[in-house]
Amino acid sequence: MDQHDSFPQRVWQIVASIPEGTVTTYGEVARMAGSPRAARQVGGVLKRLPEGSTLPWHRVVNRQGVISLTGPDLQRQRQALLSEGVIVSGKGEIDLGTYRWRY
DNA sequence: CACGTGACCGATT
DNA sequence: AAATCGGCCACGT
Repeated sequence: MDQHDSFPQRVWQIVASIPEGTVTTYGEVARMAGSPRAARQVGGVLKRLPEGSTLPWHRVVNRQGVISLTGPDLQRQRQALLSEGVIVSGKGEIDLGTYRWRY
């Protein structure tokens, strides 16, 4: 994985490596991808994932430890996290101090 | 080439 | 603690 890969490719690679039961932030993924200020684009990449992708996109939340999606999408992400042991409030709040991915 | 758009972020009220 | 503001940058049109 190096600078020849497209931004989406780098994002996919990084997100794929987030361990089960942990979360990280859009900004963190952006930094790891070598574009520290492209957090919004990370969201854009995840939104356009191909149907049936196995990428654990649900392990990415915003800087406040809150799910950025809304409505039914919020509930889907919340379920996915709950099912791997991450406690998520009804509003989509996660305790980063407990669940943030440390590498 | 010139906008407009956002699953965002950090600093500042 | 929460809202506001300005900046960012990959992508589409």
